[in-house]
Amino acid sequence: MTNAQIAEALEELAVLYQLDGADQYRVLAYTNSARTIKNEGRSVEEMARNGTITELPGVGKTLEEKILALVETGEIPAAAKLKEKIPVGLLEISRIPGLGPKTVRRLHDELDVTGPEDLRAAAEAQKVRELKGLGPKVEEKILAGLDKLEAEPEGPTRLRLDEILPTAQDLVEALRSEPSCDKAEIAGSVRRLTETCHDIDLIATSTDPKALATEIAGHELVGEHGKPSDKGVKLTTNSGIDVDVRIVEPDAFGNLLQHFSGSGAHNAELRERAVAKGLHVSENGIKHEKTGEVELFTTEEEVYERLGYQYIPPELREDRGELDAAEKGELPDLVERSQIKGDLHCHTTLSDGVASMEEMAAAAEALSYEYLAITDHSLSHGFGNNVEPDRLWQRIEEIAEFNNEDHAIRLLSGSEVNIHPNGSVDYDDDLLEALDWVIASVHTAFDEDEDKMTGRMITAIENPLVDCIGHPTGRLINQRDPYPLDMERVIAAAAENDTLIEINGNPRRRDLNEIHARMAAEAGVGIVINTDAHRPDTLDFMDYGIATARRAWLTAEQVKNTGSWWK
DNA sequence: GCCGTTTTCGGCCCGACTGTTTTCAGTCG
Repeated sequence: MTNAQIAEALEELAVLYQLDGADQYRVLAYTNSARTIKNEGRSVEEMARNGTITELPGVGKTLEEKILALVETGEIPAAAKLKEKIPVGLLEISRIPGLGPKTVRRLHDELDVTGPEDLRAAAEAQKVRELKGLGPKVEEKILAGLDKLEAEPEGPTRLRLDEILPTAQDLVEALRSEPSCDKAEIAGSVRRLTETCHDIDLIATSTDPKALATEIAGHELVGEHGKPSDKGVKLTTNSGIDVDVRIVEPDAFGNLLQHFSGSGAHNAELRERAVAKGLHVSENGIKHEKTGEVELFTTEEEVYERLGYQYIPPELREDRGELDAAEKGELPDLVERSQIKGDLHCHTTLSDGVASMEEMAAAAEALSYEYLAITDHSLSHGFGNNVEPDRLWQRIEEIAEFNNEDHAIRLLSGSEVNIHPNGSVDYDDDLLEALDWVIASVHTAFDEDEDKMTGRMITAIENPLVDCIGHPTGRLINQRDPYPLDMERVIAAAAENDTLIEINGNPRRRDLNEIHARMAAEAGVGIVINTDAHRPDTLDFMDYGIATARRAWLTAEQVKNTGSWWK
């Protein structure tokens, strides 16, 4: 059972307990443990089986028991019992915005609502407004929510960072260009550069807040908007992205940026720790328990310093140990884009790229890289893009000729070779040996079981002619799940064989993900950040690769292509 | 349900907004 599946079961149990009227802190305990498990790289199933799971923060005896039952029998007895009592339809309607557990419970107890159908009938018959504390507005919300539930049964999909970041940048620039705008910044998950985001948070300071809110509401990208006020405005872009613009006092800009950058879990932990020191942290400042005095800060650096921490880069604010490290002054010196000296994965028209080798080289040279590896697909790629051995030998010659000419960049001859189901790779050894750089990737037979897939991958890792594993899990964000892989075994094998692992910077992939990349680097595996560019401009996907690397706590030392070419 | 640099019991992060009410509970981020 994957960590994601275990986390999902615990989240469901949390909702069930909530609907059952359980104490909120008990519910919180389940939600928190679900998040911890999602953030864990090691197999939580294994940890449950070998009795080490209580090492995870927030997982105690009771949760250990429940998770063990889950991985052994496929369900948690407490959840099964609750489901007999609580109609599953109630879980569904509790997803309607504005309908929390308390309200759902009352709808069930007082109107016999068991799911979306009953609820619609009750709302249409105006029965909901008869309940104390509920009125016509709630009925409206319910009907709108039910429509949305029908339209998106899986819930709203979070947008990939690349689908949302350009809009965030356009809008923050628009804010900055307004005369009444003092400062404007992107906050929220976009600022933390998460893989996916559900909305855009912008914060600004202004000499005339209401005028600024009104101006941005009229931006050409904006479709609908709420009522602009001196506190900001809520927008929806023409493309359907929700944007929250908040305008704040300049004196508290640091407190606000910190607060609205999140994550929620990071902030919750930060506040909890502050309380122990008699300080109450919020977007409005840091309040002293005893005196009631409130300290305001114009920068985030000062906020963290006042609370006893090093400055924590937004990418690390996920409650994954960053507060402990920052307290001791031991945060890693995160890798930066400017430190990258070359890209080791790209394609040309030889396989499925759209640009020639020379065009890709020129684009890489414009990025001031020292080297670029040309890694077209291999012999068995399919889609009409197979590169025959003769053609690859010829390409090696072409690259040698290019390097003899006067160029600031050096090209490396390479290939992205297919890993066959038995773990062997394309091309004869003498050809692989003649190449500067060999990436091995899985492009076929994705539906093997975990054991087979892991063995297949390890065989490739053990191949001395393979330098690096490309997009190791094959996942496509929001689109295709990773193939099953025992990442602990894969990482151990890579460490043992000095095989590098790629962070593929294509924003659809970001593979390795941040959890596994951190685990790999901690195990001593060398990481390379590549773009897998199929056209010159996508060499800029390096930014997304760097984002994942930073979220994985990686330093330049752990990223091999921050150095000059080494082979 | 978890946890301990005041605690093995009794706490557990913070404030804004909304819709409903005349002071607040519930929900959300």
